[in-house]
Amino acid sequence: MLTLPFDEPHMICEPRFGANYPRDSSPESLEQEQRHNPDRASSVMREAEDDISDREDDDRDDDQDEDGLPKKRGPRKKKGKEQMDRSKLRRQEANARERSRMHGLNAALESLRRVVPCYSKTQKLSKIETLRLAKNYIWALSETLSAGKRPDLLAFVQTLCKGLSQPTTNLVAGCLQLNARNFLTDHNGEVMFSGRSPYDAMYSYPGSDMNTPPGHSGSGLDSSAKPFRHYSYSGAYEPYYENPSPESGSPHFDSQLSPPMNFNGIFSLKHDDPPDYGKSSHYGMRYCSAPGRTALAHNSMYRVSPEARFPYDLHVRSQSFQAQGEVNGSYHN
DNA sequence: TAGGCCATCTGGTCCT
DNA sequence: AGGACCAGATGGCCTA
Repeated sequence: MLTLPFDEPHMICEPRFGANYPRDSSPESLEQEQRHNPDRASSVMREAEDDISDREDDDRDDDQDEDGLPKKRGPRKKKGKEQMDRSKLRRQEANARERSRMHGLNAALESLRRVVPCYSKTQKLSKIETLRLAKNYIWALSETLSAGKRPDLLAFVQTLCKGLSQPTTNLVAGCLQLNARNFLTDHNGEVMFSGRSPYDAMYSYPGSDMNTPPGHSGSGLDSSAKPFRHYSYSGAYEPYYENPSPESGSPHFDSQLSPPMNFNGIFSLKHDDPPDYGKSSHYGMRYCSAPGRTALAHNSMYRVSPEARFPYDLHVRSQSFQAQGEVNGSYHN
């Protein structure tokens, strides 16, 4: 059960997930900690103060008893002090374990953030929203799979945003190039739709004059599929095309944000390469890399050709998705 | 400034 | 006994 060898002091001081747990509580190190991590530093200072007060208490205890009389010294008292020290040490060890555990939890949550349909390094989803969105995403994908036919995009997106806060809904809408005004969540968490078809917005690529649609590279997803429509629709949220390239007119992706890309008529937005994916997931349907990155989990259904221009040149790795052509064809018409 | 989010500490409980 | 897990408390940071 022991996850950290606390009998090794350096391990106590260096939790696995990067907390700057200081090696000592000296004033210098605390001052440094205060600059880099004031939160942590304050707690460390509290610990240090506790240690000091404990020492003072111990000194008092060593000098006097409750009545102020000179204290009896001997093994019994020494044992009590040892027990106190031991208790304090155990508490500190427990704190370190708890920190480490929470860091692990946060790391897992971060990996989850990377695989839900809206990921941004700069505008992170909160923990609770990440969990909600992940749940909705799983649910929406399950519904799509169980239906075995062309998914209803509106329903998909609605499911995705169900129960999310308005800011998160806005963020998701931004990721999907949807106009959030057309995609409102009421107070009950029910998603309301008004305005134009989300399909339109879904295939909107502002700043791009692509003739070749996302997911089509010539040897692409479905040779019968027609090109994507190109809308110059400008919704309220266009976070990924902040600096269109003046030469090419092609979109410039903020490397801090997830560019949208299309998959099977469902959006798929990605991402950095999540380290854990592609190793085992047979249905890795999403990973596309940012420009200059080498892409895609090995077992992903798609891979990106080396000369492919992100994020549009995708190649079907196998015929593993039967409805793909139908879906693409339908949506692209 | 209030509220949301977060990291951390802490004590309790359960389990091995 | 000791580790994992959990929830409450606390304080810092950030934003509307």
